[in-house]
Amino acid sequence: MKYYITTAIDYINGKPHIGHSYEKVAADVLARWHRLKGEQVFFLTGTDEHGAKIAEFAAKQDQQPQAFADENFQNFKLAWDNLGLSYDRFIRTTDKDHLKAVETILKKIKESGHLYEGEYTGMYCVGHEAFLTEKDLVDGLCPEHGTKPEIITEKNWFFKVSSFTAQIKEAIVSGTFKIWPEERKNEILSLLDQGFNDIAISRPNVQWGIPLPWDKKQTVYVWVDALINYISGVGYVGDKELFKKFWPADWHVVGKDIIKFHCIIWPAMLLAAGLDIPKGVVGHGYLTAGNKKISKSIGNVIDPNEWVSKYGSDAVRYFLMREISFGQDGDVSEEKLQSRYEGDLANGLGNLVSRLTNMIEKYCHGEVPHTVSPEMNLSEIDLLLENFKFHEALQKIWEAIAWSNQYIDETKPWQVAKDNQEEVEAILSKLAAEVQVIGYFLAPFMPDTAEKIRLAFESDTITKIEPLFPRIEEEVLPSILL
RNA sequence: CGCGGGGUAGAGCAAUUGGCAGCUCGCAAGGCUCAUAACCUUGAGGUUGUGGGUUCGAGUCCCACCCCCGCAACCA
Repeated sequence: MKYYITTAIDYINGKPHIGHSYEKVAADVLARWHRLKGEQVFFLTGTDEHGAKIAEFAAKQDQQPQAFADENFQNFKLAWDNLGLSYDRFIRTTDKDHLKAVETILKKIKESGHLYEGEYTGMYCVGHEAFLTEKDLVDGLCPEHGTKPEIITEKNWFFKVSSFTAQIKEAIVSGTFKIWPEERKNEILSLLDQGFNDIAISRPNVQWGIPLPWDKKQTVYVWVDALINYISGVGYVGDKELFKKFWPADWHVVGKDIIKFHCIIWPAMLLAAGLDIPKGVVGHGYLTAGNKKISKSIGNVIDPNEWVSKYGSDAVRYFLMREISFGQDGDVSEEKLQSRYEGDLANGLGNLVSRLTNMIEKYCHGEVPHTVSPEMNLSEIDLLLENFKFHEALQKIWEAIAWSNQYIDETKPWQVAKDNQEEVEAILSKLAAEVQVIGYFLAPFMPDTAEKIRLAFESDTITKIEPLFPRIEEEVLPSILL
């Protein structure tokens, strides 16, 4: 079995924030879970680096776009490495094989006869260097620049998305193309029913982009450019074997606002090029920070690196996956993270492993039989994860932790140890097995912690372990200062 | 206007296909001493936003209404 999973690629004009991390962690958990099941997994993430906006940002800093990109993509890569993402490739849309992939597939789409030259007439604001719509205007003027937009006609290449909408709808309805959750699926179906306009796939006025192979004066529209990463990342040009093995993608994990691109435009492009469409798109919800939309102007943008350096990557990963029901919007804050850290991690899992390893050392000289005999059902967790119920899977695992703590209190090993060595060994042996199983299931969510647990029980002589989640002494400042 | 999401215990949330309304935190009482002042037990706390309807049975399905959030920008 193969499993190919992707995340959205991030636009590098900003820095990674907790909302980006959320999606990446979810995809990573799935990738790790499938590896654990013995499947061949390819996990792709990366950065989106073309477009007028990037050029604009670069110019502001007196940089060439490429230099700007080289510098800024690092922010994302570093953040993902800090979070322990196990990606198989980090793709940049400025990578050479991606440029080739874009050229190749566009040529194919053109050969298929689904591209045509057209004109787009719109109101162009010079200040914005972009087209505005009626809605954007106030009294016929651009509200930001106070100028009257010019009527400009632009020549573009258009893609006949409409030729494929029936086929896409068919695939969605029949289930060969899955959209999760249901609400998003319904949304896409209703969009398809309303009829989907053809899209302009080239821009004559954008310099920083991939030139159209047959019309070098135009560059490829950034969205089209970006979507293609999903095939260039698995060797669409350059590694036919890899591509054949992993395409089509099993899941594209993206935010709910961009499912339109992934569920309509992207499949249409693939169909035009004669390629298989992805098996599924999952649209996750949005995060708010302190119950407010994450935004720079509000000032509640959370840098994942800060949380990771303070609480550790596993704690942040756990928090994101446990706190929010995937697919829905959810709220995060440092207070909530702290509460999960102390309650679930330090007092729950951490304390359990401490008291258990301590008792084994103290009452059994570190030696108890501890073969793993999983009592927790693999398929139960599997079913939950296949349905993106991360928080429920973790809840299940925490039930096992609660059970272990109860079992300790009921059996009272510290009393039994006084006069019945055989029984205390039996009790602690059972617990050791249970905790190892917990560690096993925890591995996709908290790889470092799972490894620590594994090592602690792997040795012949078990000794009391260092706290897995030590108390964080310093005072926690509110993450949002109003 | 329209589109999407939401309203469930003091707070934060959960409830596969309609089937005894649950979880965590907090609060109250008790227990334990192996453990990171950690752990365990019990308890209090609800007219599931409002009003109708369908049903043996509705948080869940249908209708109407009220309220909150997002849909311009930085931004997933």
